[in-house]
Amino acid sequence: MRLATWNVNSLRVRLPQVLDWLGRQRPDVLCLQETKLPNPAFPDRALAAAGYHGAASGQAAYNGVAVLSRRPLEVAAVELPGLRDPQRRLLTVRAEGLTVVNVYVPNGQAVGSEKFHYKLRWLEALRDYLAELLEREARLVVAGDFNVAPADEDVHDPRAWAGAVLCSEPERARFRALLDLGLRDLLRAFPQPPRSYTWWDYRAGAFRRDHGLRIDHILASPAAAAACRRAWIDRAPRGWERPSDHAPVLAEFADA
DNA sequence: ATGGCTTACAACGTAAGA
Repeated sequence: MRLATWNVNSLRVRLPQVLDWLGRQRPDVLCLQETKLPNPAFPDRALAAAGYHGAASGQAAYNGVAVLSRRPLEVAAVELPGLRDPQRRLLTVRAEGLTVVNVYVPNGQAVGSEKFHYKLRWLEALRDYLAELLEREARLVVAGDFNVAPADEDVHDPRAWAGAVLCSEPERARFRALLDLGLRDLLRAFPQPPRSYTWWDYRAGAFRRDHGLRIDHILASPAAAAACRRAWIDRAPRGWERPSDHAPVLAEFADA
């Protein structure tokens, strides 16, 4: 069973690439972030033609998450419980014997800003939600764009980024609080090459210079992590024409 | 050099992303 996550930065613009990539990697489950589409505009037909069911928690212009699955999926939550939040950033589904929480964590804009405090509150509410889910869901996966580079090795230039949004200690502490629930960071559980990044700025030739950050993650409960066989980043789509600024992250699991 | 690029909106510039 192959599961993946990809921030596509507009599913409308990226649909041809998503369809191409689905054909190449054949994931069983794909979590998408930043679809930027209201649910009525979700491309059900094109995805069905490619062999995928879809579930979406969308909104126009910003945010929006969706999960694609080769087999039918059951929606468990379309927003983060415990937070009155009009932004569509979380979608929990049951698919392939897993409970999959797809997240698009707020960016935070700048340390100390109102959006930064919203990000910290969001991560705290996520922790509480996952703590509750873990009490009853043995095979749990949390995948998505966390907008946190957990450690300096996840940053191309740690000195330049020290203390900045995506890398600051308050954000890293809240990411660690997710791991402290017993979740494992699968790209850490399986050795990766150096410079294993998932995001490169569109500007200043960042991808060509490999100026990246690892901010997209797949976390797994102990039982799900035990079933994981490998995890990796597919940076190829970042080099395609008109790419998303994020690369997909994948994990393979033994069947339940 | 505090920028560089890309997207959505319905404006032909502004907001936001990371």
